[in-house]
Amino acid sequence: MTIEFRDYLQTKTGITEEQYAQMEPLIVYRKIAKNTILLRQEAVCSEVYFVEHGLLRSYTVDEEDKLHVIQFAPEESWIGDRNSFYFGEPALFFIDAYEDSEVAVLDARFFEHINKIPEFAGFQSRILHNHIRLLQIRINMLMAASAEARYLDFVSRYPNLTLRVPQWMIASYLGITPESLSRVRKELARKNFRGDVQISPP
Amino acid sequence: MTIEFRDYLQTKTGITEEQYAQMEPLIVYRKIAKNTILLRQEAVCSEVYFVEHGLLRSYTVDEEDKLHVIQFAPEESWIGDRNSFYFGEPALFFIDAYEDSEVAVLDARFFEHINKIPEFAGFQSRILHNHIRLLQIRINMLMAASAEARYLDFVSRYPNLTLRVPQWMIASYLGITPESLSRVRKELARKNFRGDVQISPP
DNA sequence: CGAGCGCTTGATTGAGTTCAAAAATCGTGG
DNA sequence: CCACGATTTTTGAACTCAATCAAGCGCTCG
Repeated sequence: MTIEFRDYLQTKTGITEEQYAQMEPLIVYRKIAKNTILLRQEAVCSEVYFVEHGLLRSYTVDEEDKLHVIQFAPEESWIGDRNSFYFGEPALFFIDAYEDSEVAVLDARFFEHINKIPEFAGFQSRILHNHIRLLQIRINMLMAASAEARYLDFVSRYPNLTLRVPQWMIASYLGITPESLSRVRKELARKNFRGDVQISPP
Repeated sequence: MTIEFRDYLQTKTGITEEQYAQMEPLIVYRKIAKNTILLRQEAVCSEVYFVEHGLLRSYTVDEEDKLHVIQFAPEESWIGDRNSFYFGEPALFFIDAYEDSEVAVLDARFFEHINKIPEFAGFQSRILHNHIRLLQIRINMLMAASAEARYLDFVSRYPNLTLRVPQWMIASYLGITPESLSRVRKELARKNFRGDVQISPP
């Protein structure tokens, strides 16, 4: 379940012990208490996080103070405002911890360092492409899929999250209201769909 | 208006004449006739395009055969399914030419080549980050903004496109119907908003 | 136990869709 | 240059999906 950043690097890049030792000073391992805000909208993002354990999330707050969940980052995933981090622009969203978490904190120095190491050629690129992949899928979903289809996609993509985050937050991620999600689920139950938890008919 | 890929590389990377000459064989300059399809959904994307002149676009077609415009790529922009290109997965969208266009066609060999040149360190990264930036902004818009706000954002972001593509296609990009966009515009006119073209009151 | 939070349900509202048709615009060939 | 057909845009009316507003229920935690 939990994966350490070190092991992650090892399996993804085949880095050696001593190479890791060299970059260790550039990595900060940090425990994040639930509800801690790591990045504020409009601030500049100077760190990117790799989640070893727990759950971070990002969200925007619109003019009407409504919260929209952009991304969930459970264990073994990355989160950060890449745009702000790279271009120094104001962040488009908040990042905070929804569960007590343990993360590896990486800053610009870390990425500069790894870009000089041959084994890491393509590692950054891979992360960025994967990020693009997720964003692209998200856009497709938002544009082309109904509330029900988006929910089904969500549960298949992140089955364990349905148990870890409240329904209103999943609704927010899907771009619908909690009430609507409740009704979508009711309808799915009627149609005999089984998600993670499901009440059997009498 | 038109920018050549060569000049683009020059200004972005400070590449020398001879460095350009070295990579020239890896670049294909190609004229694309209007309506030519460059990538089909579900196919694997093996090329990325830099638009020198003209207008490409990408779009998905959903289960109900509805078309959703994902991206417009006018001169000096990039287009391609990065996910498919990098991971070899089936493409999430079509790419075609909406106007007769001139593009630089770049394949994996090109990117491998430039990654070995010091002046290009960070060039790829910059392109990818910029792509992420656009996707992220798009997601924020789709999640948090009304049809009217999305349209206003569009005209300010791509003022000249409002003259080059039909309204129904902009509507598709915004995720609304042409009828809705027509009404949004009518309402904006009533409120005295001036886009690119606007009829003065009598 | 009671206050607060999350989930559900019902009633109502509303933004945007659908369907249909008219009006405006564009393109092309005579 | 004009005419004609095709495409695009606009308008109207009915409708739909999801949002909003408003209770009510159940659970947990202080």
